[in-house]
Amino acid sequence: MRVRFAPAPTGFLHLGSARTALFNWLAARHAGGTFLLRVEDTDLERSRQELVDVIYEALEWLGLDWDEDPVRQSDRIDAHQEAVDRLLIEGLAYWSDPVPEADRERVGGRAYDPADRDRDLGPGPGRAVRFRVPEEGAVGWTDMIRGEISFELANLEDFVIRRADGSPTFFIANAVDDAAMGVTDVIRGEDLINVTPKQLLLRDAIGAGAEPLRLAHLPLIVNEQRKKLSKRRDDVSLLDYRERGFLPEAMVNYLALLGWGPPDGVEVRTDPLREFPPMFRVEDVNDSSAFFDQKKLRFVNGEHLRALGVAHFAERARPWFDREPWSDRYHAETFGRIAGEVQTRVETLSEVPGYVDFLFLPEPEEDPVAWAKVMVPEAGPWLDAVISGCEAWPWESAELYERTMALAEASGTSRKKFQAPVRVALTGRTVGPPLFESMEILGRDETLRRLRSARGRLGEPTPDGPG
RNA sequence: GCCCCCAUCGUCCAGCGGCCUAGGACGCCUCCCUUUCAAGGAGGUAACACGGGUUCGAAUCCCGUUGGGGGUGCCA
Repeated sequence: MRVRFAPAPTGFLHLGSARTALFNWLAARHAGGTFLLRVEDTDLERSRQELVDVIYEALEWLGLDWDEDPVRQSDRIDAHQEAVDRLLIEGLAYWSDPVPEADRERVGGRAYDPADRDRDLGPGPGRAVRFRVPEEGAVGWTDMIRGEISFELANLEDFVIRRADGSPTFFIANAVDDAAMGVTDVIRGEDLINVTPKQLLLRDAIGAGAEPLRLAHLPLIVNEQRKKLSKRRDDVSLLDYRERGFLPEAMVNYLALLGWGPPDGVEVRTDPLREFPPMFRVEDVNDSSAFFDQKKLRFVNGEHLRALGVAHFAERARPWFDREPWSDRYHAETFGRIAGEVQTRVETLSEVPGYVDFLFLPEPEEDPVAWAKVMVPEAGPWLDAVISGCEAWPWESAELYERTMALAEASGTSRKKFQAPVRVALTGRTVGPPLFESMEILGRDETLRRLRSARGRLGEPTPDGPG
């Protein structure tokens, strides 16, 4: 069994393409088959190396390895031309002139004149080669996902296989290359269903139809409006997700859940690339479109993040610190002390620095809303109590916890309210990693400095007793 | 317009004629845990588009309607 992933180099790998690549890869690995790569760079614009490299980079990031040297369609033009010539000689294709917009009514609204079929024209300026579609009958196939699909030939126009500029089109290139590469199973997006009759016809015409091709058309991935993901309004570039802090294993895991699900119902897998192949069958793929749900993706990513060992998590988060303006202050050992606590609180790696920046910054980045909310007048005495406590307490998180909570009890307020001003004074925010671990890491001196600073800005200490 | 595909909770996946008073997951809500926020635990909310058949029996099969999507290029 040989499958192929055949993207056009557009400068980014589309999420839908990534899913197609994944399903082809899964099918191949399941069957012990061969996963091939063909770069469809027929257009010269698209054959720029850097555009092609993006595809390799994206596949490598996901961990989808291919088996033979990638085929560059641009290297195969001679074979495509030869096929077109042969079809011309055999009378299965013919030269055709374009019909100007104004005259289209005369030819049934088409862009070409069907009468050209019998004119026996030769090459000429502006003249393209069209495939002679039989007038009667139907082309169909049994789709591995959708079952019987069939098209009346009467509805199919004679399509171009060589443009006026001499270049072969996608239809012929595809048919010729699939045959040459020995492709046995084609797994691609549903948007290609309607070109399938053309490719089947050509496959037959070039004499490659002996072994019937097995076809599977995957449901489209859609946005909240149920439309095909568009480059313009949706986040469709796979590699952008890497930049946003998603793990490749989470992307693979989530993408596999779009149109398919593991038969045992366990959706999140620590190692989807190893666990899915044995259970993946194209026949089981769903046939209706799937919404790309960022929320669920985030959940899946969070699960993968939490499944990482703490050290590994810290390592993976490292690049995100490098992007911070204060990256030179980052200290791996310091982060390592709190990484485990951060790990359960983030869903993407990009959120990590924001959780612990106060440990590295000379001054915590203060959230004015948080300050206004917790620095109420009663907070003065609370801070005073914590400050004097901190001057003497043993500097260890469990101790700090016990003693601060004892002060909270004594204050008559809730623990929650009591800790809030302390947290804001130290971290600048109302939410963050556990407070006492943070204090321990910050150290006695820095903790006191920040508490005093906040206390100073809160206002004068209030004298004891009712005023 | 024409061609093709699709139709189960808001979303993703189960269900392939009786096991369905329709199951799981995300989300959302409630509670527990709790130094914040998470994580974790326990609950809850919520769906077979509609109409005809077929059948003893239909979410499951057939037909139609409606709705959605894709394609209609000398792009791929």
